[in-house]
Amino acid sequence: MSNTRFATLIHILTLLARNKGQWLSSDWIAGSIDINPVIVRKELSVLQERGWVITKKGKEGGSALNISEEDISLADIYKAVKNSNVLGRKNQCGGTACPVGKDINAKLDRLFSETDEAVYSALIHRSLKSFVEQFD
Amino acid sequence: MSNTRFATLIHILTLLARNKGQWLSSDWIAGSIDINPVIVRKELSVLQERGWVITKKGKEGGSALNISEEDISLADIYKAVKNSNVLGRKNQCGGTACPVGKDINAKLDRLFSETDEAVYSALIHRSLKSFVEQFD
DNA sequence: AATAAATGTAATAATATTTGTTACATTTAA
DNA sequence: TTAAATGTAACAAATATTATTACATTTATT
Repeated sequence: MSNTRFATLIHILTLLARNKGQWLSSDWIAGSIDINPVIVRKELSVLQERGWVITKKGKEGGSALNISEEDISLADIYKAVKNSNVLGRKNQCGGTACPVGKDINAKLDRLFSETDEAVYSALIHRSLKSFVEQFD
Repeated sequence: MSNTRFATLIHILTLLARNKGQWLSSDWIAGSIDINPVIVRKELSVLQERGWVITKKGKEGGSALNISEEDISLADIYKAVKNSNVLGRKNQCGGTACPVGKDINAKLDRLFSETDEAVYSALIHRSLKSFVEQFD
């Protein structure tokens, strides 16, 4: 993960949480994050798929939070955007004659999974609510 | 981290640990990992800087482990190649008028650091030795 | 009905990161 | 002297990430 998707998602969710009862436009959200509105709309569609956000099309449309802040953990947000293991990728060395090269990826699979789990454990008990409260 | 550097480093170190008393060439190591020898030499220089590996130039040269396997933790290896936070990067939204946009990066800095620490904690008590022993 | 303002999304472009390759100077044992 | 190794710079190729353009569609308002 060396992209900005986690930062973008939590930013969007924080804005929605702090502006309940309003429909926030992707343009306005994009202005706060200082990124392109199309990126915001793409991420909003991810949030919609998970049922965290509801969006209204057309004039006076926009997005709003569709779930309580305490019901989204930071682990949930992380999982929504995670596209690699914490320890990175493996080399493709399964075909080598070397006994280490032949077996190492099986060992790394396990190590990588266990490390990812450590991150989930660190984030599962932290809620979007507690993150948003920092801005009061 | 969506690169293969951790996998490459631990592969190199595993080979060196299992072939003590020999000078392994970067070409031979590269064959086991199935990557380019120049990449191996670059990573070996990282390992040398940390004093984990000693290299002999010239004919009959190569690399060997210069430290006990139990004295290198997987956290050490991770830190040697880590180039981003577990949760990724931040957007550059410090200049926006929005109160969330203005302050969120300070909050994310802390969250990102704490998450990275959780990974270190998961890896600090695991040694290269215990990883290498899996291949016996 | 017309208009304005919003989302949805495909297609493409621009950047940045990561990995691979070539080339060659240097080192050292035989 | 030669062969075989490292060290490293420079460049190329491949991927991944982010930004942009364009436009169809939707919907409230007038």
